[in-house]
Amino acid sequence: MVDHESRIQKRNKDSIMNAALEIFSMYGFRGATVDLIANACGLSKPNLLYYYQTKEQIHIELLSQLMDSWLAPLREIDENGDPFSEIMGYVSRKLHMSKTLPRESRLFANEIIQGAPRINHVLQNDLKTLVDEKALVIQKWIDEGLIAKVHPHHLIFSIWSLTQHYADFDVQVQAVLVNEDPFENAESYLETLFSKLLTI
Amino acid sequence: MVDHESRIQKRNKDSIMNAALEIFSMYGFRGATVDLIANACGLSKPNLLYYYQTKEQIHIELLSQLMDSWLAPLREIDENGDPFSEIMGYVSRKLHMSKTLPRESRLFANEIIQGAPRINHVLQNDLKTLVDEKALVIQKWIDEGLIAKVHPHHLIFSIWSLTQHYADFDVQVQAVLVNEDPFENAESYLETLFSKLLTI
DNA sequence: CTTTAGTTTTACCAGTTGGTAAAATATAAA
DNA sequence: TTTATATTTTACCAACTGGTAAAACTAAAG
Repeated sequence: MVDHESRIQKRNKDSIMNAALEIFSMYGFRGATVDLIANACGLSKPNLLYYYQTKEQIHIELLSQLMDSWLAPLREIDENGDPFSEIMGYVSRKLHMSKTLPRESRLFANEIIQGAPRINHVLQNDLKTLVDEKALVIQKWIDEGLIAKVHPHHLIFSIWSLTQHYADFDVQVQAVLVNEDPFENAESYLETLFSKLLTI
Repeated sequence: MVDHESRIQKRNKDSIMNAALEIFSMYGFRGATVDLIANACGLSKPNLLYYYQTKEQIHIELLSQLMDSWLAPLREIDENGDPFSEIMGYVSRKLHMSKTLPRESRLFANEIIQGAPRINHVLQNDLKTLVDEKALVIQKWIDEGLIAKVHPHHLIFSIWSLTQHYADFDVQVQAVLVNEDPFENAESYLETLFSKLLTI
């Protein structure tokens, strides 16, 4: 009971993180309340605070638990692979994450739109390092004449914005595409877009 | 004094709307407080509530005041103009709005990410109608062989996401591009992207 | 200058917020 | 079964929340 979590602890912590994801992704940090999270996972507020001492701690814990898996698709880009399939694979993985993990996408979107007060340092260190590294790989591919000349950083931004849009702005997309599955046509639209963009 | 606002009324209402934009765009509806808005415009809370009766009224008023100007760039697309310059003009106008009106962009982003509870009907009526109308124009251009075959709705979504990204996710973009003006390269990047996408 | 209407402040309220203390209960080890 | 530990509940608190009432002040019309 000293160096590992009990079954109860694991179950409750997982349940709290799931509820926190639900609430924080819907309302942002300031708009979320501990009571809302507690209700969402069926615990009393003091019981929840027995596992995580403050609202901010829950939020930080949640963000850092998700950060790695959020950046994983970018990490997977292999400089020794085929440039086209590497980039298209990244687009495809990001789009798939928007489809299967929309709450996570909105959690990060809320945090960043609201100024990222709790993950600014992660953006400036881990994220910047990773992006700069992959931008160099893209630049190398350009220099080798394997893909068209595009601004590497903006290429990455455009992949983020285009794929995450379907999760973050889901309500708007759904309002316009009433009886259509957005992701069905998004996949082929983005394939065309990046294919044309990167072809020399 | 009956059918027009006094100078004091106009000054205070404008000042409140400006402060409300500042606060709501930073924290979303639930995260914003009347006190924060009141402090931001140097009025006492009861004084502010003398001009707008509730927090929700301020928010709704703000959103509806901005909605028209927010959709204006799309409205300007002229079906009788040159398809390329019409679409590139739209991209350019949207990007310019992200640069000059980032708070407005984040206000809408916050509202939509959080489920658009207060403007869902606008999305489903005004926005959908306008988008469908312009999608038809784009489809016409495609049918006439003037631009490449792309999914019109997704083309519009991609213009939204790519341009608004620079306002909404500004903190993230700045974290990566530390000493660079994002908009300088964004303009030419997006020009290249849409040019390649739409060329047959 | 006085009256009236418009504006601002002061004092307040009930409900919510993040969080705590301590008692009560459940679990598991000896 | 006893004991120690882990978990949950109850009762609470000070600060903040959206909002109100009414008094005090200001500006403008007659």
